Amino acid sequence: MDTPDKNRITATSLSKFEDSPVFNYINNLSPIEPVKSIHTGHSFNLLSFTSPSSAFASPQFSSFRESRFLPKSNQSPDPLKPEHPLCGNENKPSEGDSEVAQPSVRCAQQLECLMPQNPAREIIPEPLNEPLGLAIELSKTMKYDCSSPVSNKVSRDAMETSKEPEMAGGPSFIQSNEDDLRGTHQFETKINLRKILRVEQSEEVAESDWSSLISDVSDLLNSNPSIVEYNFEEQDQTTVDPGMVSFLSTALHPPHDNSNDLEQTVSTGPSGSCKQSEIREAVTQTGEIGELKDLDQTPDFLSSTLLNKLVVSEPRTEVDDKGEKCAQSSCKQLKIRRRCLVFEKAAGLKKQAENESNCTSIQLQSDHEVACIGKQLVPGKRESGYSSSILPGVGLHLNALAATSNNCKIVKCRTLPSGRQLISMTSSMSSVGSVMEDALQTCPSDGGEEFNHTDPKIKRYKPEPDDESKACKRCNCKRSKCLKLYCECFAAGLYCVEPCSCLDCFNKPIYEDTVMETRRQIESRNPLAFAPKVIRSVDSVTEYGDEINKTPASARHKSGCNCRKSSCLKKYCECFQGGVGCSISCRCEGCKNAFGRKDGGDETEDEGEESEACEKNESDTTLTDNVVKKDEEEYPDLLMIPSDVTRGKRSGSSLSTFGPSPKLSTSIKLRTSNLFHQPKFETHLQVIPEEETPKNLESNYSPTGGGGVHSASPNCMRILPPNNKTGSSQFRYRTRRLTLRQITFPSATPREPQ
DNA sequence: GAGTTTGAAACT
DNA sequence: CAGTTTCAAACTC
Repeated sequence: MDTPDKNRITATSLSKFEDSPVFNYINNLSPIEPVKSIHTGHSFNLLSFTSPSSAFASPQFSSFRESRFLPKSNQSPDPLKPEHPLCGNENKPSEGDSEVAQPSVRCAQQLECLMPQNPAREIIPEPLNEPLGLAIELSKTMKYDCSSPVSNKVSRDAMETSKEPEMAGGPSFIQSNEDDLRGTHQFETKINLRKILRVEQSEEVAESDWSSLISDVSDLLNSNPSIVEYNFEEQDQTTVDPGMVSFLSTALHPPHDNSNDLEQTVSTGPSGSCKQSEIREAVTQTGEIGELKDLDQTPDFLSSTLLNKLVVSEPRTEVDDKGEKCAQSSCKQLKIRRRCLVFEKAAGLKKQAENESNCTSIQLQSDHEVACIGKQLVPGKRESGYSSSILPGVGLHLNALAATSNNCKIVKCRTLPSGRQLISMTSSMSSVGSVMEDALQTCPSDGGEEFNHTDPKIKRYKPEPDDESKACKRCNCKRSKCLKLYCECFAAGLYCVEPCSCLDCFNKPIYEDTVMETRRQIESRNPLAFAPKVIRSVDSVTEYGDEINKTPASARHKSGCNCRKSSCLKKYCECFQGGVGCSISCRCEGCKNAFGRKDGGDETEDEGEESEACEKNESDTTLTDNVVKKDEEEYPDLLMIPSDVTRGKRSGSSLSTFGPSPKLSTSIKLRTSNLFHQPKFETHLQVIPEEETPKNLESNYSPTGGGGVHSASPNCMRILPPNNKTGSSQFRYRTRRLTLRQITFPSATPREPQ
């Protein structure tokens, strides 16, 4: 900022670039230029050298990622708050570095941002025309060069705060900037701004025209090689740099902080006036956005092809269409999901460090989860290898997500085929829909305290009462601290959330280490402790096909029940609760399990027995089946996979597996709720392809001695789309494969029960 | 909502 | 491995 330095630098730079017409132009324009150029170089250096790890506070990172793909960022009214270092400190190059990758699309905003942010400006009402302090320009330059997402956010915030040119939009803003900007910096800036403007316009006008947008962005990047370079470097760092790991770890240490940051970043939404309707729309998108974020986090993703970019950006477009609010609301949703991801990521990283073997299994799972979340949009994700870095520790909350979102797929599936159109909450999965609804409900208009930041628990969405067993578990543990299998949340691989009534709960992200350690201990005692309690045999699937739903006999509880008084006709009985018949492994007395008695009675036989439970179950089953079919009819678009595959799989899945369509779900919930216990027992697994099914699985997991283990860890269950809507059948297929692999390679990781 | 029943999980 | 205790969900009122 010092003039002397400037001069010095100027001389140097001039000597180097005298020939450059640009420099000449700059020189003519203003003396500041040289400094700027130098500064720019400096900034880049910093960027290149700065490791993302320490330099980037978790918040930045998160913000960066989010901002990149989240449309909301634009609209997020809320100031980024302290979390944005840039806002607070312009000088920090590291910030910019971390965010450099961000597309320059928001450059204009960034510029605006700079204006308000700059303390100098605050002091000086008219910063632009003033000599302004070099600091301002420098900061601008840096930001611009870096195109840091943070800056973007800041700009947004600033814009919102100042509300100056409300939508003055790019043009006005640009003009003002042009006046202010003089010199090389200005020159380049103009070019970039123009490009940016084009990009923005393209976004606004042609949301659907992603290709154009991308091209613009790419052009912009191309125009500014330095930026591109930087991006790559940063990406690389992010991907490979251990700093990331440390960063994540660090973030984890103060999980709250991290989560908070994330939320804040995301939650820039409208000043708390989040409307449910809007939110719902956003929610639908949330899945995608979340994916995007996830992807975004993935370093490889950035470097990946334009196609990926398109995919990523897609959600954003949708958001744009819906409007700021939508975007904002979605932001909240994203926020939540993101938080979860981050947490898991960190956890995964830790674990990775600890145990490679675990990593392997975990990766698979995580990939799977990611894929699920990300749905099919980014199939290549896995290959990208980012998963390796990110997913290793898929944590509990992913499970929760998966659990809550069987839906994700449904929504996504619909979305894709429909051409990016948002699919409303209609997600067929009751659980999904319920989850979404719950989330919405829980999200206060003001900003959703529940999702709030301070509470890491937010991971889980508040389930509807009926769905609660499915989507999210709620426990009431008072003495176990939610660190024992007594706790359903813990047993299901979920963190306890606000809806839980537990006391002294340690099953929270904050206590991740404790949770993980406890899980390990439990698994050491019983490797299957976290495995699905209900196992289905492949054979049964093959044999029974669609009939599986009607033939619980094909599925068995992993360890059998010990019922003495309930006659296996109540939910006290895990077999019954899991919707499976009792088997030889059961020690139950007076078994009357409607799904199949221990003595060999099949559910078929049992049906004849008309116990209340039995009837109930049957009705549920039938109902479910109907629901599934109905869903297909109603949402044909959801069925992306060939009927064969889909049906086979679907049929494979148990009753619980398929959630009722949104429409039906409501009416059905009451009746079905009893039967659909998926959360507790995974019954959907049957359809794993034989070839894929590891043989060891059978030996290891079939309590009945019958088939291989289809069930995956609780996590997997949740991940898998319960929907029969095979829209994601393909995906599901892949998921199953992963599950199997996981099973094949048992990991010490808590997540990997198998 | 409080109290009871039940069976899994944990402990010995 | 068996017996006992602890625990929290499921159930009842």
